[in-house]
Amino acid sequence: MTTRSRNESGESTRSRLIAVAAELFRAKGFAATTTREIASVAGIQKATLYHHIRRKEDLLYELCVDALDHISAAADGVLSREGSAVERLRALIEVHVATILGERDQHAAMLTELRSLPPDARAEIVTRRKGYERRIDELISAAQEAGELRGDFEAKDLRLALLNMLNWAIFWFRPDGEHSPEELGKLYAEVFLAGTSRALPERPSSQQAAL
Amino acid sequence: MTTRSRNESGESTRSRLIAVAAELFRAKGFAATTTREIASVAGIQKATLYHHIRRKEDLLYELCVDALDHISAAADGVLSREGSAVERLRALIEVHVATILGERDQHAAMLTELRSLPPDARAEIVTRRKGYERRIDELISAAQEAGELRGDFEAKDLRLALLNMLNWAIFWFRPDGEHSPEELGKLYAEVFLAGTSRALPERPSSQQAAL
DNA sequence: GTCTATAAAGAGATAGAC
DNA sequence: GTCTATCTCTTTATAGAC
Repeated sequence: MTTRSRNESGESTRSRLIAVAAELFRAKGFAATTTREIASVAGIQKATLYHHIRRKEDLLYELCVDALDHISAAADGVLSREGSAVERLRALIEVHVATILGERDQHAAMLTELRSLPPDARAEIVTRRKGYERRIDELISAAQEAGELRGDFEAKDLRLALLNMLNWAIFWFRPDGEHSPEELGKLYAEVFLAGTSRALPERPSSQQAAL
Repeated sequence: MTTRSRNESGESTRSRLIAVAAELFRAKGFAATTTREIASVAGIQKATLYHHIRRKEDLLYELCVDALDHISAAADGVLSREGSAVERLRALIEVHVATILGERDQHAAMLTELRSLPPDARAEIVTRRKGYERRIDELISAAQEAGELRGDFEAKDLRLALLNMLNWAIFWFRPDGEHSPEELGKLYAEVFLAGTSRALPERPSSQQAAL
């Protein structure tokens, strides 16, 4: 275990390397990103990179752990709030979007480059992600049982529909684009909650979904 | 221009190679898939592969063109139907999902590996995709103008929310999973249209969205 | 902790026979 | 249209000096 020195900005070399790797992995993909390039952008020689990590995959693994820790902590803050299940769900949606778009590089790499991890590391990340997804399922179920969300779809299927809508935004979102992460979070919360509210608009044929 | 011979199943070697490449590109990504592997799965030698294509990128490019041609043709069939704008939109959603999940390999590769194409080819595919997206925008706008969809969000933002929800399914969908593409299409159409219908559920605070 | 130099393997693509 | 053999370049990773 090496003592991690820190530069003037208080950032360890290791975490700087992870940030650089995340940026490149999001932009070009894990396989198309070379260790030379990571070292170059970080301003060190390639051999120096291997003083900080053992393999290129280490960067992807640690980046995934960081990203999941971060979004889990953000979710904790929301889930422990007062209020109805659907109010917490709305807040969770907004926090999820703000987090993945605010830390776009790390979350994009985590969500899309997982297949490039060695099996053991991948399995661990998948398990962590399932823990996060399970808590969303529980919140959706609670909202259904409280009569706040429609009960004619399974919580798991609604969670998948929701995360679909939130996560794909990492592909096209640009920090200098028309809408902020917060605005997009509000929009998606609005569309999803209106679409799954128990108080349905008058469209009788769709009250009972045939899934 | 070579005469394309066909094997007993009536499939040209070239289209078989594209199908094999799509499968591997979806599973491992473009950069992580080797030409040796493509040739091996197709049952030929690597040198033979280069009799049919000039570069590895050709496979990705043609696969994208095929995928977009296919989904565009499917959309044409829906857009020319009789019925209200929202009815056509519902049908379009179901056709979109059935197409991308029914031809998962090609559409996943087209949607996620585009960055691996050379600039010229990528630009052409992006233009084709924009044409498809524009037609969705027009249909959403028509539904808004007809008073069938809520008008407090821009058509472009609603289209992005919709395609987010539909496209991310390519990451987790498995043909042997719980739901068929058709079932998922109905679910997503239901959630999106209920969420964006002009007849909103009674939740006064969300009638005017602050975007 | 960083460097120069290099090893060892794998990649895309081609030559030329059949 | 397919093959064996090979070229050339790039890749990940390591050796060992400072």
